[in-house]
Amino acid sequence: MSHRGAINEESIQVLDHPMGQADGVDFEIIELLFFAYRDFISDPDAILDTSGFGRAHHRVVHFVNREPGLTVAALLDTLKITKQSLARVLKQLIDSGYIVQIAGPEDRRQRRLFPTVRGRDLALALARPQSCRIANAMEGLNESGRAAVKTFLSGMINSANRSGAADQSDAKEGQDR
Amino acid sequence: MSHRGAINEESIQVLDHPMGQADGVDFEIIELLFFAYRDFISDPDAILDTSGFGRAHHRVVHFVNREPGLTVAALLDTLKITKQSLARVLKQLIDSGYIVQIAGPEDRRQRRLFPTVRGRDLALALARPQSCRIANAMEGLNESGRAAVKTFLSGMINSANRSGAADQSDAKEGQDR
DNA sequence: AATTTATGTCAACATAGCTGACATATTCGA
DNA sequence: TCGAATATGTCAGCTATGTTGACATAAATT
Repeated sequence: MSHRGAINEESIQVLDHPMGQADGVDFEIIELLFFAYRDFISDPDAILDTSGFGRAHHRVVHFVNREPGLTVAALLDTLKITKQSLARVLKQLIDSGYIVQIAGPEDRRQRRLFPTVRGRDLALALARPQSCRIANAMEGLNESGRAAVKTFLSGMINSANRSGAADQSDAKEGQDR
Repeated sequence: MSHRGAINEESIQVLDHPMGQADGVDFEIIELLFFAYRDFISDPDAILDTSGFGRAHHRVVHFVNREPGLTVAALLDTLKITKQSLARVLKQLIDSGYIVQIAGPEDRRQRRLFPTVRGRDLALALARPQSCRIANAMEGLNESGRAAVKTFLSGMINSANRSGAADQSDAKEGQDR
């Protein structure tokens, strides 16, 4: 099967050289991100296996604890999932006493979400191992290195997201999604 | 509803203050990672929607292209999924002409996986927008900043993984997983 | 009063994980 | 040489989490 570039079997062109930097793509960071996130998420996953919840519950508990009183609409916007997807896990979290809903004081159509003590405890328990992993990974870095990491991660995020400022791109559409 | 710490409704303790740094956890980076990865993965997702494949196919095509000739076992180890999960997507990729299997030259039980030109093209098309996003996020950083990002991401990965060195922890067990 | 908004809910479906069980071909060790 | 171990494939069924579409209700808005 020859020297380099291609083998031939049943008239299909088969490549035997690795895709790499020569292709003008930064595969190193792509893979680092893949593995880093996979392992980063595995910490809380292990805890969740015990409690009968999943990643979807994790996200909900996290953001409700980070911003008590947020509305269902705000949560949907943060998670970028449909209300039907959210409904399933949210219902379980409410039924199990991790989160409560309280009608909005101004707009009583809203269901503002608050964590219970139980919900707070869960959110913290899930966050702790992740925080440790991060602290560990930051260990060798000085202040400017740590700042670089934050700058990088922030730069990876679609600017339309994060930090308030609802984008008005779909003010109509009844945003059922 | 009071000053600070807790509301009370139906005798459940409800918290209305945000979970934050006071809890001794680095929520900032936790969330940056969440959003960064979500958006990072959305680029190839958009392309995949067109082609009828999903994230699972993406990963397989990626690693086969990065290491042509890898065995099914090696791929399973990288992806950390079961062979049954892999089988589904791998079969589709083979049937569609993106990947071919060739019996191992030494050990003929092995099915070594190689990309076709078509598979290479797909892998590159998927990697390109991610690489651009990364380049963009790295834009403002100097060399030491970029190095810090790599150090950080590497530090996030379980040392047991990556870079050869099979861990011998489960040499028995028939590793069906 | 009519419409819009915020939310909930039912039903059906897709993707991508999982477990368990079993089949086949090949290699390896006694 | 034969039996065990290995590499892989495959069938069947389950779970988690996403999707669409349709419709219901209460409250706010015009």
